[in-house]
Amino acid sequence: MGVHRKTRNLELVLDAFRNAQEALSAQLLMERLPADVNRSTIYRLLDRLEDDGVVHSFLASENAKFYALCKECTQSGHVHSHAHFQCTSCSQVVCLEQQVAVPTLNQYRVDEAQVLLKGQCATCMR
Amino acid sequence: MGVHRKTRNLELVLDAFRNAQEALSAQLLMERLPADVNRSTIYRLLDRLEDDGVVHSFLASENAKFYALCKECTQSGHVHSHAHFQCTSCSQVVCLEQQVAVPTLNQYRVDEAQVLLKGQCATCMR
DNA sequence: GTATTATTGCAACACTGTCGCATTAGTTGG
DNA sequence: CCAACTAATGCGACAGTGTTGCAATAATAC
Repeated sequence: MGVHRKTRNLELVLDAFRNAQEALSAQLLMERLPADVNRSTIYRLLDRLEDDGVVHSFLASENAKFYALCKECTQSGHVHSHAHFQCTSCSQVVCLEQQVAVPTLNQYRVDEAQVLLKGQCATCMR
Repeated sequence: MGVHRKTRNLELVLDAFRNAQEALSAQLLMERLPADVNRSTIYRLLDRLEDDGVVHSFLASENAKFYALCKECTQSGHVHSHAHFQCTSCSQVVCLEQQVAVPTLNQYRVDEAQVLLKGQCATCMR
């Protein structure tokens, strides 16, 4: 997983992911980490962790990139075709177990499928 | 479809969508429209057209919101569960005919599914 | 043609993410 | 433990995207 020094910021970010039930955006991370962690550092850590296969990313609304720890993924072959769910009320994003069958198409070679389900989570439905 | 005056800008935007085979982002629109069409106007038109059900939007990488004319959609019930394909080489985005079965989940109420397939288009595969 | 008001252009702004560079601080080897 | 190496960081500046208030313009209805 590349070269990684064990720094305070790296530990803080990894802890944030481990403690979170849901996926985190750079913005959410900033809110949850001590205020003195630099914005650039957070972006750089997320990039590096993604390159190293520690987290995977996907887009949710609105224009927000979310990250979550890779569980089923190995370094070589990432399985990113599991679905994600976003609550339209509280905006929370979670990874679902559910795998999505990547369809085949005539005119295109499909490498990856990103599936985002939108609706309401249990908390917001009450 | 709400109140719409037939303005030059509205016509230009609609023409751009009709002439395009693929989906368009605000950025792509800016490139294709005359330079004197204001940025704010484009965003406002896209918002209005989406509210009115003339176009639908979806997220593709990287953090870009794409719009395309609604074909199967009626004003009342939008069918946004068709898939989209984005070429990782040329970034082009197209709407696919293929409908996606919206899965049901235990803990969530799912209203909508956004499916983005990523890979290579015919042109880029050669 | 005139009145009404939707639409537009402009400028300013907030937000997200990136980059260069000097500084700080893990890590390694002795 | 110390010195050297260099990854990681903080900072400031910047680019890109999208929003907003306001005054000017232009499409529509009468």
